[in-house]
Amino acid sequence: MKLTQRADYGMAAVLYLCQREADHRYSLDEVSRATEIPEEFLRKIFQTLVKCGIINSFKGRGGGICLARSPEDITVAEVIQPLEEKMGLVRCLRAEDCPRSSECEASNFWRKVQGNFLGILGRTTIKDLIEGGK
Amino acid sequence: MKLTQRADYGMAAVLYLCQREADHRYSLDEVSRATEIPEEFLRKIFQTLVKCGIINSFKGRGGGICLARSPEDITVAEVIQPLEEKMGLVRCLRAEDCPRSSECEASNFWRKVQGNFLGILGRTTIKDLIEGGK
DNA sequence: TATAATAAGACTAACTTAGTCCAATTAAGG
DNA sequence: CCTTAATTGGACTAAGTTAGTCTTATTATA
Repeated sequence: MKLTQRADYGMAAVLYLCQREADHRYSLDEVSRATEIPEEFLRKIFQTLVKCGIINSFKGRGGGICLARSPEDITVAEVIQPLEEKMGLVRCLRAEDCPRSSECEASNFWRKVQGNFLGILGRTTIKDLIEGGK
Repeated sequence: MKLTQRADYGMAAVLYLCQREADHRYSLDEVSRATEIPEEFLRKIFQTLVKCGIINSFKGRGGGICLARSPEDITVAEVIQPLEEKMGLVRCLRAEDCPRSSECEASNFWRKVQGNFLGILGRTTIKDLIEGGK
């Protein structure tokens, strides 16, 4: 019962950005050193997060990244989902083609548990985390 | 966000046993064929489940396995936990020694989410699954 | 005593994930 | 314009984990 390291790091990086100046551009190098996430790996993570509109990136000299939205408008689910390549608690929820999924008690149960899990992530914003509430 | 195959199979096997005669002894071979879980792998899974008192095994001719308790006395958590070698949604929840875990918003959040998850598994029995409720 | 079962543990293979490297692109500054 | 400081994209490698197998022992019953 694990999240990938990508997702784990991704959350840490977003959390980092959320806790400093919103409009300042941070370089990869800077974020990497502060969060202790390997730079090249962090780059890949940011590429994904840029694509789904969570952060903005600026190429060239003086470039870097910054949040695209404010912390109360970013949910944990939005950060995690694109970084977890295949969501799915168990094999039959990852495969699109399980023939007997509807008559299978286990898969029905896992589906529910997973829905509950994703529900929490979807209802929690980064701001909630920072404030420690929720 | 994944469970291991061991845990996934383990649930399927227990569910299988719960849906037939309680006191009959089923051979590995029989369960393996019915559930399509590779026999040698299933053996390992059963060994673990025997150790934690969920099923009983009988050696020798006429041996096999049967449930040690009735479905309403077995929770999903009891089946899953021993089969998932290291529980822990993110790295810092798997490591015992994270120095800054208490001041870290992310780890506090993940801890809560994980607690919620385990809570559901602990409150759900195999009987609940079979009846489709919950 | 032979046979039909599980037990235990070492081993291997496959797969996934983490992490790196390199060449290309872009924008700003001198 | 040319240099430099940044990201992009994609291919690649390495590490680690998990899945699955094999082999040898043990046990109980007929």
